[in-house]
Amino acid sequence: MKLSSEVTERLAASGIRLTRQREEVLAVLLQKRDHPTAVEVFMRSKKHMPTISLATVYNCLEALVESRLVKQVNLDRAPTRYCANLLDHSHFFCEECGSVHDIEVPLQSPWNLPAGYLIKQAEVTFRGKCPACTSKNL
Amino acid sequence: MKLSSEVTERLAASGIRLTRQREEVLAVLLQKRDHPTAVEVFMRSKKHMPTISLATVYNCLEALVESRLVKQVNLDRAPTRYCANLLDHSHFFCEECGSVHDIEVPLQSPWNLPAGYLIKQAEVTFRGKCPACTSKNL
DNA sequence: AACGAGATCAAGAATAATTCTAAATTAGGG
DNA sequence: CCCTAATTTAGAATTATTCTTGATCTCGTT
Repeated sequence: MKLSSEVTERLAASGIRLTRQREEVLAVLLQKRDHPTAVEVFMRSKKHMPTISLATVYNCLEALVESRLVKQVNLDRAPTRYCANLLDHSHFFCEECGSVHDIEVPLQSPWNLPAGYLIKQAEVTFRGKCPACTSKNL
Repeated sequence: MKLSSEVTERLAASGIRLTRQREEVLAVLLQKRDHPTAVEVFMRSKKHMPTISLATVYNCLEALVESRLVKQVNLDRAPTRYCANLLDHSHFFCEECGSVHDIEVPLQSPWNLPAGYLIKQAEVTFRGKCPACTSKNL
């Protein structure tokens, strides 16, 4: 797998080794951008690396999240989903088909919070009907 | 407890009975607006109603959420927190002290999503340092 | 006030995502 | 090539939440 400079940079920055397993997990996330859960990543990884364990997938995902190569997407109490989109973006959850889409809208940047709040991160999640389901007119 | 018309209205709208347990759970949430978890609600409820069970607290919370009197606040994988603020608002999570504050900023309403997305709900969560922790200069 | 049907409650068992543990394996620096 | 620390693995453990079952309550009807 060819690694983008972004990837190697972020790995170096967090002092994390790129092991075969982590590479595999990252490749799975880059290959199909459908926000899979840990178990789904596990199943896909096993196809190329049959010996990988679920615990390792969790470990790798944690390492990748820590090195900012992967983002966690939490929707309610559902299993955490993972996302390898490095661009700043928000998520849209379709209540019809259950899919999660990245939305790359530049959000209003100066959030107008009361004085004293130091924002380190803002997260926006939408919920509704995705274009595919809207056109199906379910 | 005196019930606001808002409360009775929403209960009627969802066809839900206001039982003693639900009233107690709602009272707990209204009393201290610190976004307690189900277990915290359970412990506080037990003070006035020692026979209430955790399962019932979960049931009541679910019923109240369904009738739109209470909101769930999910932050990462942490236990769900509950919030009786009926006004439209977002949440601020302080990474320093772990508290969750309601932020009643009017958010930009016309989110500029790509065509075809039907938004039913938008959720904004901030993460950072709250005023108390900022002034402590930790 | 008594009755019956359906909703709700309580206690504990069950579930499921995730984390932990301990032993085996691997990888990079000297 | 060896040593040490990091990583992996498999399975056990954890924990928030849900489910199950039987008991209790509520409300409309008589």
